[in-house]
Amino acid sequence: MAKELAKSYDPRSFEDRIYKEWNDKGCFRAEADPQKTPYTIVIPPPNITGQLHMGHALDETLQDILIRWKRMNGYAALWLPGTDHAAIATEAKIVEAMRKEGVSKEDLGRDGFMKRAWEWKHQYGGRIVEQLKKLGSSCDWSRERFTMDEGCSKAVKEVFVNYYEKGLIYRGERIINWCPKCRTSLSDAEVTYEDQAGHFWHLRYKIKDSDSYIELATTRPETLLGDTAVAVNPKDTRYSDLVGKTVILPIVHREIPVIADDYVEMDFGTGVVKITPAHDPNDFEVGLRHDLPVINVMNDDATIVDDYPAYAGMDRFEARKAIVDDLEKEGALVKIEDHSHNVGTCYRCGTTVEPKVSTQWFVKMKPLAEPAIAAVKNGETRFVPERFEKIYFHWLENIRDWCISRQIWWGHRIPAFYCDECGEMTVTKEDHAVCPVCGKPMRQDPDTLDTWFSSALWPFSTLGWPDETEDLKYFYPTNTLVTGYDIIFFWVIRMMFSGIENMGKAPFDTVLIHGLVRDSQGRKMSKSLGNGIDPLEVINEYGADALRFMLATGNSPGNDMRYIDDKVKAARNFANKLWNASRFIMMNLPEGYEFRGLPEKLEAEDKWLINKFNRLAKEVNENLEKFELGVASQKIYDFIWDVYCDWYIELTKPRIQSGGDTMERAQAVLVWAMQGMLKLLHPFMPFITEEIWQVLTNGSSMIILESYPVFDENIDYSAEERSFSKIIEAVRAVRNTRTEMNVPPSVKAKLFIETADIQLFESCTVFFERLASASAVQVGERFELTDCANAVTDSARIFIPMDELVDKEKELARLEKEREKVQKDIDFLSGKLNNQGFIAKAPEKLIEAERAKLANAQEKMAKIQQSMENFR
RNA sequence: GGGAGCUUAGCUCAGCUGGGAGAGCAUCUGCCUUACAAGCAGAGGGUCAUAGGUUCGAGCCCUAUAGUUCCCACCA
Repeated sequence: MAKELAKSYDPRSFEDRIYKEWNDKGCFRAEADPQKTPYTIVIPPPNITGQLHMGHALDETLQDILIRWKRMNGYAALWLPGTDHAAIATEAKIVEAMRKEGVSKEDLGRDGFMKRAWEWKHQYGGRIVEQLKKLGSSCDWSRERFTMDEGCSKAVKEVFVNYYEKGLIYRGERIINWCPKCRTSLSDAEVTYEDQAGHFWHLRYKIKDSDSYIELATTRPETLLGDTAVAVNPKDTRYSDLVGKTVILPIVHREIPVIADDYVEMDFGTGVVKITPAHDPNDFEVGLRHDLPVINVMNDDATIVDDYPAYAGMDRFEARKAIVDDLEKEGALVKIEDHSHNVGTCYRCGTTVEPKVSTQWFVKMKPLAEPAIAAVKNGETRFVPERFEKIYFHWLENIRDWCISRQIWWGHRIPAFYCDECGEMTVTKEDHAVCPVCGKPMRQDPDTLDTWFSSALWPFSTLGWPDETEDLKYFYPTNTLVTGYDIIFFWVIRMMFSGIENMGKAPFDTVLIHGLVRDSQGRKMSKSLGNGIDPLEVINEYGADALRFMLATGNSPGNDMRYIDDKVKAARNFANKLWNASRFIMMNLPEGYEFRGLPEKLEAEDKWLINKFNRLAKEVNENLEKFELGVASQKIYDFIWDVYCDWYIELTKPRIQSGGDTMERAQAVLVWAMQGMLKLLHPFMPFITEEIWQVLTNGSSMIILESYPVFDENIDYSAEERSFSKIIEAVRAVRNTRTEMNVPPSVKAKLFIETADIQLFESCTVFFERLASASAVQVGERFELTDCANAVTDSARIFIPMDELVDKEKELARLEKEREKVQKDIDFLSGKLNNQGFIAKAPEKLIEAERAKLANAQEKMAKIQQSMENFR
């Protein structure tokens, strides 16, 4: 397989091919292998209706990095993929599509609708999966699941029945959040509150058998139709004589009582509240306490019911206007004030939610929440970053029962059956129930379950539960859950208590939370703003590797980040850099080159590189371990670009050109480091690293299956690294001096290097010729030279004789500037070392280091002063 | 009303358990040096939001303040 790398980096030419190869060869497949340690991530299942957006791209990239890293580390790494049926969201889309065809749900009937919905799923469910593949996601597709597939459905029924039997699920009439557009109930988590400008309508209700009125304020005058009381605070002396009296409800002219309840705040508004138990959660509670009637005034679509002919059929907001008009006519309207208040809206469609009394199914949360809190408190599961634990605790500690029934068809149907004959109800896993009392066939509850009910079971339902499968035993509990902070409430807490309740163990040990990807101005990407960036377009233009690298680099866990095109470009440039570096080393390798390990004999620069690489491997692993993926990728970037490309490759060029043994040894080190870098980078940039790897190894292996570099304790070239750094520093100093003197690289000059490290510098003269424009280099202990520019480091004084080019005044000024800089260092360091407190309390190691620094600075100072003397 | 985050170079952001402030982009100066101009070599640029405190030593820890973003909350 004699392949060659294309002249320029073009990700489109290989990314799809490589993905297919991985997939075809089963590289993503994880087995329950007792020899290995499992590492499991379950994907946050994207909605089947969804398209890949930047949020997914970030989420999947982080997961893929972790999975690939663990896989290379020898774990049985399972990334379990799948999709979510997204009940309300999907049903809304299907209904919308049908509406365009002029078809309604009712036209099709339940069975017909479900058939159509499944067709939709088959048509669009695969789209997002294909998009995930574009990103390089190394999911085990052989285990792909769907929240409504047979297994997940079985798990849902199992859990429902278990909960019901334990008394954790109940059915009852409660006030719930109702979306008039989606025509279904919603859970508390599915309501988002937003501040809206509104009004306070001050109304007066006439007191029966009296000429006086009681004044109150409301933000929702239309609910007056359902008022069944007026409430005041029991301690409020202003109204104490009214309690127990009756007032006449305007417009409706219904007689309702004045009651006393602590819920009413005395110093807010007039201290009087109209009570509408059917349309306000607080009023509902008040109604329960005082045994008030519940009068529902709205239909499912939030139009007024027929009981009020004047407003019947009007939308609630239309009715509001009409009612305010009528109130005014009746003289019941006192005044209108501007008032902004929090309005609950449906998180899917944005419609204002209507509190509504209805019969629904609920999960009793207290007993489930407590162990879920404990699991994080006792460290069984931890959040990264830790601060999200507070959000988690706060939510669980204040949780109310979870309304799980939805009045839609697309979803898991509630496994409860009713006997119309005798009124019996039974909850069962059977598809068709027969009445246990009268033996008649029963009717199944028409409602379906909240989509998050099935997502809550995802970490174990996907592994085969309720069956005791090998997978379940091996891969559960999973390890890392990667998700955005925006769905902690929806999903993370529910998986936590579901896992603990049903499996006895929390579903994961770590919850890695990431932020949102915002637009370049820091705004949330949204359809309505039209500021969304399509990851697929980015991939098409710059490659998946560039997008992934950009998403993984330069941010820290839990923080939002901005999508900036230049950042992707920079990542693409980095890929290009790596591409060209590998092209360079390969074009200098003999045909069919085979790497056979590092040579016995190594040059100073080789040891310098190897030691640096070894430390890099250590740091990358450490940071990945801490979920500091951005730090890890940054370190790899710096190493590849700066250490390997800008220095090491340049350092080897003379050896490559000279041929022979020294060339061969350089080649080996170049290849060794390249392989190591490719492996370290592979989780971040899987495609380019695989492509280069396969060419570099003549197609004999795949990088995805290689083992990840780790710190090698046997390598210790620290001393060599330190000493070779002197050369680098000296080269830099010469370049610097030359640039400051405006000497173009084409003008070569002799160098005289005055140093105590004669051997070291002598063996490195070639580097000064190659990298510092030296025509010849002489190394010695002492030079007496005039008319030279000077380059000074801790370990060397370098003379650059260029008579005609050296302006003595300028050079002296330059040296003076440098002298001042070093003097500052000396002052700072000696100040520190003369500080008794520092000497007494600072760690010994640090004091030693500071002493060494001071010694270096003093040496440098001596050299600068010598050079300055020469000019006087 | 509670809670959290953020404030570091012109811009976008890193900065791990406290030990002389970093990157990318942008700017300026040189370079087509046979891997790469998607590049190379240099340079400039920061009282780390403000005020106190702890410490031998603070971007980092503590307390207040300001600005900003977000989350939660039943004030009609």
